[in-house]
Amino acid sequence: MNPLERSLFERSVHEVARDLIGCELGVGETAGVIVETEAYDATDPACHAYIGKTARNEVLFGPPGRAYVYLSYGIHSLLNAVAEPEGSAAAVLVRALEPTEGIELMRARRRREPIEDLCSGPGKLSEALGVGLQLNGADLLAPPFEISGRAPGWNGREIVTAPRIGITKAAELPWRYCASGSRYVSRPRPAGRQSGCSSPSAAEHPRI
DNA sequence: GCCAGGATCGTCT
DNA sequence: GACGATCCTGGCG
Repeated sequence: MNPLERSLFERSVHEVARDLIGCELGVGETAGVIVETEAYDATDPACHAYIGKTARNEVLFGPPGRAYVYLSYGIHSLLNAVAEPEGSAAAVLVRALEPTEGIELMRARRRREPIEDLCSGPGKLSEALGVGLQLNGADLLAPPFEISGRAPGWNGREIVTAPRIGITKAAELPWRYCASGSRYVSRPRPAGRQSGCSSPSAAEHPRI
């Protein structure tokens, strides 16, 4: 698998979010295949950049291909990939990975055994990969990060869209992208109605 | 299995 | 001083 090029991140945040599904993301000794992302851009009330540039979100306005890491609920670090050309604020939230390397290290960091519990949520995968605020603004195309392109088996795999979850503003926008049928996508908040990454077509064509 | 509630702290008003 | 792009635990059926 070839390393991704920076130009990939200069495109529309939605294309980037979709194309990152199936790519392998490594941080140090650990790595996993991205199976779930969400797109945020500056026109979006749920995006940190919506209110304009601040000290906290300035990375979003910078060059593409960098990591935007911030603390959520005072506890969890969330990892985003900055997209679109410099000056345009947009980012892709990495929501879930399928662990591939360094699984024992992930288990130790997460203090949890089941492999589905290691990276099945934005806060979880940051902990499992050892991503913290110290990596805010770091280049995703340089160590300790490593991003490689989609494995051959992933090109035919179906990608479905779904409403975003865990947010209160503009949650209805279908800007979440999931690998159909993955056991590793994050668990949606049970809002009482249908949820998750399934879709009629996904059910008819189960892959993996 | 489902749901409610608490933890915890940086950022903005 | 309030809120949040979350996660985990415990109580209940």
